Amino acid sequence: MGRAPCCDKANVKRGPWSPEEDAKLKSYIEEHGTGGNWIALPHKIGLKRCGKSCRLRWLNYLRPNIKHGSFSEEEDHIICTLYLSIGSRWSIIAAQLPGRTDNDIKNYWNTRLKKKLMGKQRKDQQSLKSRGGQIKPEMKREVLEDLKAPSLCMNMMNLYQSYWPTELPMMLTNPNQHQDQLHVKTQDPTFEQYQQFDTIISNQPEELTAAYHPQLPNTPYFVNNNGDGGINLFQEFNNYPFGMINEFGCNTTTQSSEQFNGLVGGLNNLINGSNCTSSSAESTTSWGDPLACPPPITYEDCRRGLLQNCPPPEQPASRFQ
DNA sequence: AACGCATCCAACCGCGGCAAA
DNA sequence: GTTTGCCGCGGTTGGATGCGT
Repeated sequence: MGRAPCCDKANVKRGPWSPEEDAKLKSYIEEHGTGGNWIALPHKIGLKRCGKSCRLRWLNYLRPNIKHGSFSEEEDHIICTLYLSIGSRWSIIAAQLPGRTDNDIKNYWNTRLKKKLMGKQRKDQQSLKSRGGQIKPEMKREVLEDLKAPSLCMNMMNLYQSYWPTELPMMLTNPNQHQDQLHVKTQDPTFEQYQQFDTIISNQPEELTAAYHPQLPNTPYFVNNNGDGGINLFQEFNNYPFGMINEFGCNTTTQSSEQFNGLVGGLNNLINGSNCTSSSAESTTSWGDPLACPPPITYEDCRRGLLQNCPPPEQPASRFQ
């Protein structure tokens, strides 16, 4: 049995709101509040609208302090950084941008920001092709500058803390390559590692391989020890040249503090080798911010942060012991 | 001026989570 | 423990507008 509809769709008005409807809704809520029941609200006001429609109209348009108009560079930066960290959790992203709604941010991302970044990716890929698959340091620099690299590092650390409060992650890299990238793959010095990884992954329990997303090739995932899912850290950058992202980490299934340090260290190295020195902040990112070095992140840092911020959670029994 | 295509964004839809019955 | 119904979220749609030819 399906869920009962929230309203009689035949008897509710749909489509754009008139100024009269807006005024009715706004004045009622300002005077009486929502009453905690959106479904009942339109009946009280005498609006022939679905309660959900009223809620959406209020939250996205009528409520006070809504900011309309273009997004600032700073807002762009926050959206991109958070999207990179947590994906399309628009409500969470919106919570970091006072006056912006999740719908606004979602629309802005889908229509502009994503294209901005994807356009950059295409440019980089064309550039790679013309160089016969070699990845130049300046390309790495461009990518990281685009991503506001220091924030990327910090977000990875936060991610790590959020998802795996007491355990080190294993980092996996999908060995299934796009056919059109095969030529790059065979030139990649880590190709052998992928072949080894193929063997390793084929010997893993089903739960582990299930956490490994074949539809998103070339992307590193953290998979926790319980095998209940992984996070694609670079989901918007799947098309970056093979090997570039891979340099950020290692791709074995061995857990070790060296492994995590290797991942973060790789990032730090890339950043530190990209116009970023500890004594100078002369260069700027594409956001126009000074490019400053992030604090070095180590496994020990994460553990320390964890001990301060997170009480040890109850651990379910590992399926991979 | 007219047409077609691209872009923007308000609004809708369906689902999962959650609390109350 | 199960059912019911609301809330909030993310994905998608479609009308309005802009722009190029």
